[in-house]
Amino acid sequence: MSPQKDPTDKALPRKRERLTRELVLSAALRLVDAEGLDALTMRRLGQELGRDPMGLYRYAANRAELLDGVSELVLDELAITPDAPDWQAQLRRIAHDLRLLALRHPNVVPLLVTRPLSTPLGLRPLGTLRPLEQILSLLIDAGFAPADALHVYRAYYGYLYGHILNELQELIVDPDENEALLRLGLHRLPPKEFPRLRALAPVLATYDGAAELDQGISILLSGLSAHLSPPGSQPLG
Amino acid sequence: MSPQKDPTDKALPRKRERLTRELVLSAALRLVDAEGLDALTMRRLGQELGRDPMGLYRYAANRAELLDGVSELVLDELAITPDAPDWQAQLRRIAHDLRLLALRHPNVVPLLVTRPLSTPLGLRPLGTLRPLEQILSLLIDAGFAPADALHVYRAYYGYLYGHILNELQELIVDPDENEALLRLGLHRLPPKEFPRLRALAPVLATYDGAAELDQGISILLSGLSAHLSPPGSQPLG
DNA sequence: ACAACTTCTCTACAATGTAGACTTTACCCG
DNA sequence: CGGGTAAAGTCTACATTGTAGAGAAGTTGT
Repeated sequence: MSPQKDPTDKALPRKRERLTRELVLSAALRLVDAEGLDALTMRRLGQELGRDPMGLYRYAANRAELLDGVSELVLDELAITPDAPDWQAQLRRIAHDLRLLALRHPNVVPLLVTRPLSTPLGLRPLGTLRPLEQILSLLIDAGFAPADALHVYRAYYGYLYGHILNELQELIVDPDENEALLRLGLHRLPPKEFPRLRALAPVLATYDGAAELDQGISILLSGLSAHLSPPGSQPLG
Repeated sequence: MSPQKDPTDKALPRKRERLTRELVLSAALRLVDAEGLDALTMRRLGQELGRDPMGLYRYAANRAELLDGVSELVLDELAITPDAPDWQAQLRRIAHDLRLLALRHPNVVPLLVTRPLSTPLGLRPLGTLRPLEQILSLLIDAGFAPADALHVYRAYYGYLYGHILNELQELIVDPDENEALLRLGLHRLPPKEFPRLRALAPVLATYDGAAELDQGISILLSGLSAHLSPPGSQPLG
């Protein structure tokens, strides 16, 4: 068990490259992606990095901050660039991007949704506020009055998060099963109490999340630009 | 410290009334409402009920099931009765009811949102599926084809949950402060990076959640009945 | 080469969920 | 009644968690 420290070890820093916040956080993210949130303990993460767990406190003051860091890291994957023709197209693209992001990191979604509930807006990690700022900017640049931009943002982001949660919640229990009721575990529900839900099993089992999102966004955007000020005209409150 | 057991104790079951699942769960809910989710530990709950913590396992197999129970209990407060004139009015009322419910139990909202993510649809506590079933029923009765009812439900509930999360996230840090930037803790944000957000501080500080929700619901509902089959006509997929 | 500082490691502790054995209570049937 | 069966409640014990605090090892500037 004794690692027999050789003085020439220093010359070849094989496993002993210096730790950085990014290294720690991305290891944490990898762990969460692979084994879920509960697997992310200080000890386990330390082990994953071949370091003493206590060392991690140099890069995140406590576990909560570690979780915030993971949220931030994930949201950094979301690129909000003013590239599309109009604001509607941009919001639509961002929506799909965020959806894919969520599907790529489903175990992180609870964090994205939950952490802000216990952290007042101004005290959140900057990385998690950046999308908000950028979308506001996008809308204002497109001609919305700032207050209207905020309204649009709220409706848009609200729906978007809601959709993502919905989609992740409609999980397939046993994909190998070919009976829809069984695939979803719905067979357990008392038929008298849940006739509609049970009858919809086949529809539930073939959920096209992207299409559903797209349609919802369409409805919302057209509704919004009707009720609020479209990019050219003047605001309305 | 010895409670001097008197044989006539049975006659006056002062503190020793029998525990029930409802008693346990409502004590748990009270605790969560008052002190947050973290305060809900087995030991603490036992203490609150004047019982040994271990006894609680008779009413909830483990902590996760306890949390599910609390979710269920809260959702039971939501009454979905076919009382309003049309489906749109009903959905609107339910939305406001759920919003108020969330404001009454803000600490439970993370549960409502998070627990279903780790429990496949069919295995959830029945109480949490009942709203889904009832809304489906409401829509189908109103003339929607079942598959369309599901689409409407998804868009509606998605937006609704998103709005609630949004609203709870826009929290006032220090209500006594009269400078909007300070009240929201936004003064911490680097002005160069977050000009829009900072400029919107006054608007953020005066958030009328009910109005915003109502408007969003209007947009969504009118959009939905245009894109899908309105109550009379035939479905469209 | 020494000193100041950062980074890493070890040991230790309080709090948590929960298993398992035991004791007490409630209820039922002869 | 009275004793026996099951339910409800309690106690003790343990593994796992986050993290404080002291110290060792390594790095850097002079």
